[in-house]
Amino acid sequence: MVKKTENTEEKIITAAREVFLRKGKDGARMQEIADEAGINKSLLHYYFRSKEKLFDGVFTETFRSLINLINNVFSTSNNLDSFIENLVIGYTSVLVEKPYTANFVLHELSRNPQRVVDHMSSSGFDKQRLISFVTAEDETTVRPFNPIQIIVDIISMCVFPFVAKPIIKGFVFEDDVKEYNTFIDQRSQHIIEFVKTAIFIQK
Amino acid sequence: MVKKTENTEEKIITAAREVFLRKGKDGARMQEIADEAGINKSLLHYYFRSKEKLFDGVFTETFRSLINLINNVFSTSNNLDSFIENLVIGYTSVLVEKPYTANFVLHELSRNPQRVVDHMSSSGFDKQRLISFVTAEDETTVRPFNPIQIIVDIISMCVFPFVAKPIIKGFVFEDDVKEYNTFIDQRSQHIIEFVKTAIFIQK
DNA sequence: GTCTATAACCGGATAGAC
DNA sequence: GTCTATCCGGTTATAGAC
Repeated sequence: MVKKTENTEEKIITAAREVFLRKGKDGARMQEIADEAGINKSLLHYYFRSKEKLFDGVFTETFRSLINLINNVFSTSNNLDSFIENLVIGYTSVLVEKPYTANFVLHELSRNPQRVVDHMSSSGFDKQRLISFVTAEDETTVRPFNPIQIIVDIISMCVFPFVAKPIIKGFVFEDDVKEYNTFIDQRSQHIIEFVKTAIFIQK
Repeated sequence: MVKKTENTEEKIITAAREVFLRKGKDGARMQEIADEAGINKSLLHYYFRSKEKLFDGVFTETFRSLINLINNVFSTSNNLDSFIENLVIGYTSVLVEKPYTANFVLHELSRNPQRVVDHMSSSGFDKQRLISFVTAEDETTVRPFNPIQIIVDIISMCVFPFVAKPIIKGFVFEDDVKEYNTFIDQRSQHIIEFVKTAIFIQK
């Protein structure tokens, strides 16, 4: 729900996220952010003391929404089967809606890995719970894969296609938007089927 | 094979790759590249007119080596089974050896997607051949997954863990280097097993 | 080819009027 | 809160001696 008269701070955050994503933290220009927000450059400094702080604000907000997603997946899943579905659909729908998120986080992850790790640690994210979802199941129905490998598999398959979007859209599908959209539409169902086929033992 | 008296141009390329990888194109400083190469800053401009051109040279060279990897995988595989193994092992070993490659390409992919797509298009990379590997197999032994989805799956699982390394190493394994190394050592075998279990029909 | 010195430029940050 | 004008540091790029 977007308010008609979005206030200045919100406009700045929105514009900054856009530009930081497009250009990276170093490549982004305060002037460009100001233009994108339709305001004066010095107003940026009025609301956020420095470029560093502005980036920090945008990053924190974006990252937090990702963590919330995972926490939701936890609370709405009560077995491995539903966990897989919720995790895949949750990730994919966030990335379809806000495609910039993946690049944004990954970019910061390569420039400033510690900051991202610190954010995760302080977010109250429950790592053990995540692992336990993929661990505590019946050995007669689940293949004995390493749970951490499985989690990395799922997240990789969800996130990477959005990072590599230009290659998939531009090179693989030669900018045929319809074909690309079909690919994305089918992506989460494919991953779910793929993962379940691999880890559940068919009788 | 490294020559004892590496010439200046080679020193510059090596140093530039190092710094661009560490800091990104915009974050990199010509001074830092010069220091890393052990030469004077203005020599950079003597050999390469501008920072832009220097980056271009480094990127082209790095990207080409990735394309060569895939082409090698093509020529050493003659069925789906060996293709999967070669692709996974090829990618993983390159990324173990040069872990920054993934970030380097992905960063440029988000900043300048068209350049990356153009590089791929002009590299003579045989897309159809890639797809045909995952298509032309017996329907009684291979499940009917979409071949492009499968290729994206495999590449995602190979590349993403290296991009997300700080999270896996720092957050998941809490900087326990031994555990992390074990994870990476087992990664390619896990992916191969995982993928084969999903797509080959067991009798 | 390689260096020192410096020019030219750019961009983040601030001062101060309104 | 928002603007115009300006400063100042840092970085790319060039001039010119050797």
